[in-house]
Amino acid sequence: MAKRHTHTCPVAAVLNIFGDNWTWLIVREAFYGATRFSEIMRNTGIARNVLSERLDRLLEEGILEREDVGSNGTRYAYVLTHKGETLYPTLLALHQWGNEHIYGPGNEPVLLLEKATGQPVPPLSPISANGTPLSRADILSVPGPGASLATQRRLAGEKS
Amino acid sequence: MAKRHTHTCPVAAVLNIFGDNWTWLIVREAFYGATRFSEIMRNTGIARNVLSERLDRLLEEGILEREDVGSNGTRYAYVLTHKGETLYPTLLALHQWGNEHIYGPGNEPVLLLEKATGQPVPPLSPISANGTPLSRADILSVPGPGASLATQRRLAGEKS
DNA sequence: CCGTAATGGTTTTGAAACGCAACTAAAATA
DNA sequence: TATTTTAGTTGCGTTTCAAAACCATTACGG
Repeated sequence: MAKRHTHTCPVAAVLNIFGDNWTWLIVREAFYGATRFSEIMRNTGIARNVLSERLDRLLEEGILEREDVGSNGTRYAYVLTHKGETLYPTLLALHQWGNEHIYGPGNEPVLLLEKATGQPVPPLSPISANGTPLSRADILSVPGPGASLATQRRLAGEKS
Repeated sequence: MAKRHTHTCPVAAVLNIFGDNWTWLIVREAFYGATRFSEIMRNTGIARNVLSERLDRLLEEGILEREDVGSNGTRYAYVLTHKGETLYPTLLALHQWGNEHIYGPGNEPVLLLEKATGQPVPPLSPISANGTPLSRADILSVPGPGASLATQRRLAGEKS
């Protein structure tokens, strides 16, 4: 999977890693606690060669790391790094959106509950620094320190 | 892009729509206010035929809708539906993760600021129904009403 | 030690998707 | 009526994907 997006955009950058059918599922497996090559294979249905390549990429990106737990055969455990763990809110957002807008209330395959109370986890929503909820209209996208000229022009509202 | 994932999993279901290099970028464009075919093409670099197919899919999924705004030539405007707008937190999560973990502080191409205060939008984080922050360890994935047998066995901790 | 099984890959090969360029269609404008 | 603009479709060569077969390393049983 060659890097395709060259624009300086954080979303495009994420897609250079996660812009395929499988990588999110591998990360989901990692969060579910699956650590072994064959375990991930069984749970996702991904082909061996594709899984091999994706794991390599996730290792390179520092999202997973590999530990040798050799017992029978060559055995490795793939576990989330800190960087990998920070994907949790993003995965949660995908999960919640799928539950709500693909399956719909009453048909969710997997529910997310608070361990303490058993209540459903409320939908992720941006919150202001002072604690109030933010809507889309309250948030502004502005060029950051790493913005390319194209990005700067883009966000200034120019159409080409 | 044929549907690939058949497991009853909300993440897999989302990937059936968004599991490619482009669809998220098209949605990003919609949130940035781009509505026209050629506008999206310019801003993303996607090929015409691929864009055409993705737009059709997003229309089918009810994420975008097409309005005829005919002025010169055949002109359409692609705009987010309500369902499409609900993708905002997910897109935000991707954006924030990319800023933080790919570019890093001080190199963000696009910052997200609160319009009212100019302060950066804090990282998305799950919040309990009673307002307290939830960590990954506080959240449980359990089979929902739409869970398949495989999903039920899976979440019960069995490894095959 | 030697055969066998289990794990974790690589290689090979046909199918699908992508990316580019050329072509078409429809409507407003000149 | 000819031209321009927009929004596609078609054709074709290249890349990527998916499935299956094949290899390599380690442990264990005898």
